[in-house]
Amino acid sequence: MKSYHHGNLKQELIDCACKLCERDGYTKLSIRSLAKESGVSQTAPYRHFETKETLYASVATEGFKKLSKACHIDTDKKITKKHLVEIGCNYIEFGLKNANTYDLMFGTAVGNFAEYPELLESANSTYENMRLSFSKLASDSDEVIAFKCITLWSMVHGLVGILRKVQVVGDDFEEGVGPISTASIISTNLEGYLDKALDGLIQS
Amino acid sequence: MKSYHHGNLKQELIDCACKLCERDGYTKLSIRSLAKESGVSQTAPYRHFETKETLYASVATEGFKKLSKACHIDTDKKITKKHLVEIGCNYIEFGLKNANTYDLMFGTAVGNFAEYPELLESANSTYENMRLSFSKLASDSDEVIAFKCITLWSMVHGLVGILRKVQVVGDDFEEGVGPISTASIISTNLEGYLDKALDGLIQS
DNA sequence: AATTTAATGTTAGCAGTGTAAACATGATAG
DNA sequence: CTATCATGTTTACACTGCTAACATTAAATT
Repeated sequence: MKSYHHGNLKQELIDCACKLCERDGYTKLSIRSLAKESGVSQTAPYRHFETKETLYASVATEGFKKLSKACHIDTDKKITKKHLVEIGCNYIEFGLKNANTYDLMFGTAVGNFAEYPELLESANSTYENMRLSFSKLASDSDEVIAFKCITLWSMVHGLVGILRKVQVVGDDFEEGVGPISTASIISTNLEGYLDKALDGLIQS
Repeated sequence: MKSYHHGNLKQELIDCACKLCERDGYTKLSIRSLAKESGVSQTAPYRHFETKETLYASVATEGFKKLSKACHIDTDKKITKKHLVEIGCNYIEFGLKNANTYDLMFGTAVGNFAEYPELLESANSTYENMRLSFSKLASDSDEVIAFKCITLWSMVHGLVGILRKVQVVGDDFEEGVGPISTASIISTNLEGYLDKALDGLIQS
């Protein structure tokens, strides 16, 4: 006999949402289908998520937690350029392998992170990880470190976006020389690419 | 007396969609509201756009045409680093000032550009502009030029994304040193920022 | 010029969505 | 033991994308 109260609905909804979001993209995610999936009435999720955006925020939060972990360098020793290349690679890999979740994290589906404390914190922690790594690389001022962080983040974030776009088109086309095959070369040798790209950033 | 046939519906719908998309974001754009705006029945747009994605593609195409124009350097003479900085600045400015349209151009609302020839062409022409500029900067091979293009594109694309995210949060928070104020510094001196960032790229 | 055809518009309707309001159930605090 | 409150349900509304069947008129063909 099924009990009236589910007991663990909120977490189940989040888990399910994360899965469906990554599988089909957040656009295809509906509160109603989510409720059905959990064997609960259409409006039950509203007891746990004020609006759909709140649900999105939860999924994005999970995403940032994963991303943060993927970009964490676990050492107290000095950090080298090689470590930063690794961070960049891991970041890009995350963005490409979790593309749909990544959209939710960096798109406009969640308008203002400040309205969702957990989301803001998980996003900030991703930044904080990067900041810490840069601070262990050289004895720069806070301003310079923030500057380098934003630059690296922009680089890898931009690369995720461009590589994805080009790859989608590349599924239909294939040229010899051009953006598509160039992107392909870059994505199969991310490490080498980032190693080179980081040269300018580190000694500035 | 109003005539049964509109006469110029398709273009009017596109124009209207561009306007509404930039004002409210493409998420808020509905075929029905668009039809109402043009004083035509709910399903009339379907005579001109197979699906909503087709409409999106049209709006994105207009966006790329504008972006392409904004990033075009009109000279046959040799191109200097300063020109490239200008391209980068114009690109970023476009991305920030036309944020909602930019989402449509680079998000996943239009899945595969190859299904929309005009869109593909306008996007390619943006790339081609950049390619031409790099080819007039130095006598590099096609591969190296493509490589530099993708790198510059990633940089500016990434910066648009990061600056936007940080700025939204920045509307609610304001710290002293940190990502938010750093982003603010970058966005108020884009030219200086890009000038520095391009150093590594040009002499490689 | 008359007639066929194709393009473009309308009406009606389906299935799906987010969300609010009123009500039901049952775990927990007094 | 009872009152309260978190959590679940039912019902309903306004909106969405889209399809099918039909209406009108511009353009092409004879």
